[in-house]
Amino acid sequence: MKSQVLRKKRKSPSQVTDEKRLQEGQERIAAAALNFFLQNGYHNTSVREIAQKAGLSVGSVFNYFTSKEEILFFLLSSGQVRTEAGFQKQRAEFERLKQNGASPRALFLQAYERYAVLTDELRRNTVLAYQETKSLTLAERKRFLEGEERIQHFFEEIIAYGVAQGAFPAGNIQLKAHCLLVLAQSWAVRHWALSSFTKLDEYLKPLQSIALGILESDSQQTPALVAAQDGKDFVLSRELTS
Amino acid sequence: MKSQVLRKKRKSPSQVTDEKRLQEGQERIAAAALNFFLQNGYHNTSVREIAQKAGLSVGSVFNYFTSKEEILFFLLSSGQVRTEAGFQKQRAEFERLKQNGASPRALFLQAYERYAVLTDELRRNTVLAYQETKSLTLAERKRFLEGEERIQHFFEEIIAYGVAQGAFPAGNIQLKAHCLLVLAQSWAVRHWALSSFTKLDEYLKPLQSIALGILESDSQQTPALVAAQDGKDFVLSRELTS
DNA sequence: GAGCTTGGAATGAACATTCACTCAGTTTAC
DNA sequence: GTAAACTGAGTGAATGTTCATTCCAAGCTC
Repeated sequence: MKSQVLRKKRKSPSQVTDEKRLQEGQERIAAAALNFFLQNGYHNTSVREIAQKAGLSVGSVFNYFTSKEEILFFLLSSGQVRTEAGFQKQRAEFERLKQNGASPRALFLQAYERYAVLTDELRRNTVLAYQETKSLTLAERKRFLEGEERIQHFFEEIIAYGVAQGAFPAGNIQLKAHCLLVLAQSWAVRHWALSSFTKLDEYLKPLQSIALGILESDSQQTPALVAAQDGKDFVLSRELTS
Repeated sequence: MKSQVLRKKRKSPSQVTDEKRLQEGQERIAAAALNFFLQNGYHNTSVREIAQKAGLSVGSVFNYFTSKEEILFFLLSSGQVRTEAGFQKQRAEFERLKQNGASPRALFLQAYERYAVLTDELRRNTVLAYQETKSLTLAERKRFLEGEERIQHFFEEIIAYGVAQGAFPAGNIQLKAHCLLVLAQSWAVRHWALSSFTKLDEYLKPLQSIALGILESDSQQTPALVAAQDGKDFVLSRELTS
């Protein structure tokens, strides 16, 4: 195992000083890397391949990034940054919408749609995140997961607002936000299982119905009760599972 | 990048002939490997580490598996095999339950609970599957995904039965099965985001309410309609996403 | 039961390969 | 002219896999 902890970082993170050039170079390299990372995985992709695809020499790559891992982090966090930026815009808009009398439902639907569209655009980054988060340094992984939590928290806020307004029943908000996120992300992560959906729209529309169902479900209600209402209840024995 | 297609397999897959010994050895090695794979990732785990943890020499590992990758496949497919075996038992039981007058709802709840319990037991394998499926050979990856499809298909059957019985509204069955699977698996995959849940039970109970909500949602209904019903509809503009 | 045989299993040094990263020298742009 | 940027052969460490060798328990002979 390579030591992930003691790996030394170069003092100057890059030899390229021009800020604009640096940024453009990083984006070009990262874009080239993303293809390989998704196709062959992070560890089966060599810096040589990335450099060649980006039209640079190996050495130059290390003028833009201090390590291969930094390319991975760049990809993961840039997707996150874009998502969060979208949410900031959304948040600002919310005040206006609320004053126009928009319902919590409508607020939520709009935010959820925006999130789904973003996840679709960043589909490749999302997949990469699921697969390669563990390839990050401990510190970077922590930083990344904190970002994910902020995103989840944004949805928790929306739900909480709806609950406060009496639009949704009270219930475990963390759970609901989690489910909503997972379902949106699964469009990217488990795309292979959705063979009958070709465009995001086809997935998003029914998903929004489902999402509203989740928001309106009363998760306080135990499933035992739910089963009983059915009129033909029987014991859901945990012991079934031998 | 290693050629995944032309990789030659040894003629004799193992030098260990005794069937029972072979199996026990494979399980011991795989168990040791699972820890490392989850902690450091497949590619950051060396066969040397695995061997040491399993109390064997490097060479011996290759008496039980023909390659490192075979260890990974063993782990992934053994989880799948266990899940499918559970379903076979379930399937057999269904006939009996149906004749006892069990409702589609009840049938579903039981199957979903069993699946959730299995996913919990195999939590580590599930996480590994999300992260390292791509590290498999093309042929093995295909084989694995086919197994996943079979599992999804099992849920599709249950839903279809419920629709036929008039218990659930018609709708995209593939989508619903997908959502149900994803939500159950997310207990394993996104466990870090569910800080307020410590035991599966706490997660499973509200999840079953949500699951029923999904089954009963009419995904034919467009979200535009849903929003309109709200009385305070406004345009859900796709152009929001700059 | 002592000595010999046998072959399955374990061993770990050796091998060939790969890879991230470096750096001394070259090119480019102004 | 000079500083910024680029180059790519070179380096050393690590890896998956092999295989000649050793180990050892069970069977066989007398």
